[in-house]
Amino acid sequence: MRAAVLRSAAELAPGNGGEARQDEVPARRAITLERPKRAEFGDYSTNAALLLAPELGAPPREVAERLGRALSEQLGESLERFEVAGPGFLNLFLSDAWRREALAAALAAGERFGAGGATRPERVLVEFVSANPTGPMHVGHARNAAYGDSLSRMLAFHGHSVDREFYVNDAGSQIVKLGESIRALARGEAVPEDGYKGDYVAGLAERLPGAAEAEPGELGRAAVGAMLEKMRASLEAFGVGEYDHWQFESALHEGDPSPVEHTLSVLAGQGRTYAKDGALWLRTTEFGDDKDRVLVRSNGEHTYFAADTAYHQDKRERGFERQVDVWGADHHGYVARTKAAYQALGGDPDELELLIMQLVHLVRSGQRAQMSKRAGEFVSLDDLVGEIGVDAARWYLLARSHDTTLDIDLDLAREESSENPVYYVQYAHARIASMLDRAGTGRVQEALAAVRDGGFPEEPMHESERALVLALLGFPGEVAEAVARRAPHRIAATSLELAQGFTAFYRDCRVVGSEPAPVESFRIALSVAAMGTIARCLQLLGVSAPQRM
RNA sequence: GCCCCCGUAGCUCAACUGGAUAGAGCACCGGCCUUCUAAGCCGGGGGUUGCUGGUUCGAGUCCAGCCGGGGGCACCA
Repeated sequence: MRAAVLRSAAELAPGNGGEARQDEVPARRAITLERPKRAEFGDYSTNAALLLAPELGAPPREVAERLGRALSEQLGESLERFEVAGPGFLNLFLSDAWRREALAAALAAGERFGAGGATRPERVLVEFVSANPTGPMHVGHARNAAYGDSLSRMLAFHGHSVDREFYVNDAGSQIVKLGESIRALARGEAVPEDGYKGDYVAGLAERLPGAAEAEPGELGRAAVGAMLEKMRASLEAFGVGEYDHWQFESALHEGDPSPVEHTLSVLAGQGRTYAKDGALWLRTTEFGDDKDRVLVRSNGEHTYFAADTAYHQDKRERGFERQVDVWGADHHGYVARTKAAYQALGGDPDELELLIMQLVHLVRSGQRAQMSKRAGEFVSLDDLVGEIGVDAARWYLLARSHDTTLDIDLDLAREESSENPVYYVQYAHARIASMLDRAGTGRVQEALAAVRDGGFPEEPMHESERALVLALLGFPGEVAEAVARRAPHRIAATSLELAQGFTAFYRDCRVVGSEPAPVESFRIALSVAAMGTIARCLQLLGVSAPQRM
């Protein structure tokens, strides 16, 4: 449909000689074909005439009229009528026959409906969670995990090749500090002032053999191993079980030359480093950073920033065309320097996406739960899942845009779970499954075959039926939009819309038992498409799609 | 002081990157179960999109300046 609109638009304003009219390119791209919110504005609506009017030197409404006539010719009986509305919108009203054929095409795509829309598939690496192994994961990590996992699923569904990684910060003084804290507890002494507190530290002190005598660095590394096992288990329980690679920071310092040393020589080769005050600096200011950054400290040690830069270089050299890092809110100060470093390495900054997740607040009895890692009073990912379950947790964490701070009302999410949108969507899915069970596998197969072969009913469609078909047809576009914006919350919104669309259809239209047979067949096929698409949305979010509830 | 995010219904948030009468859920009020799942449906009230200017056919969206909330500004990781 979009192609048809663009074709007609091109006929009206045929190029006008290419480069001579550079301004027409953005105008062309801004032409939209939308599903209007209000049914009276048609099945589809386009602003093409408003954008073409200046180019043609004619009033927008007149251009819309001409565009509508061109489309009528092109689409024939598929287009029932068109209307010019408002300042020059063109509203298109399609025939039931067109809608039925479009649904048949969607069903023919099967599992692939909405998939593979990427115009240029890329090798993408998504790095997410990467929680410091010096403590348990909290709800912020839960948001990061749900988001990174869902985004990975969406990118893959869209046609990209996706690898998922977890970066483990297992080097540096924090690990020694963790070891010191554990040893102190094992000896029955107080934890150092700036050490790690919290029950898990005591747990480690009990669990790790010889903790009272061990060397802090050694003990810290052993603790990291234990923490990672816990994280792996927590993430798996949260539905994130498929990291392709766990990258250890320590490994970036090993070998000859180590990846860090290799990266330093790449930067030096590009002429981006210099020595000052006994340290080695990177000229990040050349790429928009506030100040230059230290790579090698005056005591000879590499900074965290040096390792991080080496990690990004390593990913480049492994052949990833795009890197997506999902970071916590506290990391936004590192965006400028990291992008600068990436450019200093010779990379295109657009290939490196640094996505900042805003904070999560948990609300209980109208009060915000405190989350202080130092004091050891925080709600862990495990606690969250234990309280409200994986499905509700993932839904609430994903239903909002990642760049807005988020409140989760635990009382609502748990105690009044029947009011949760996530259950509403799951319920719609279970309802369809149950209904199709009632129809019987044989009848469903027969219905799908009938629709596939174009055996459509003569009867006009019900309004709710039309709305559901259009909502389903919008799914591939919603996926493309959600992927382009890195916005899983749009998939959540889509799933809710589909569930509502189905529920309205189900209310207004008898499915099993409706007559004549072609009507029943079409409605069964429509239900199959609705169930499959809702299930797909939930799968992209990592939320289960139950057969019965 | 500088940088980033946010400010939309009583609450939590959307709004297809500039489109038509700003929408959902929760909360509140009223109605609906011998018929494919009531974890549901129908109806209702509720808004100066923080403020002031600007850009244009059109601004919640873009620009400038304020006000307010959150986060961050190490030769820590």
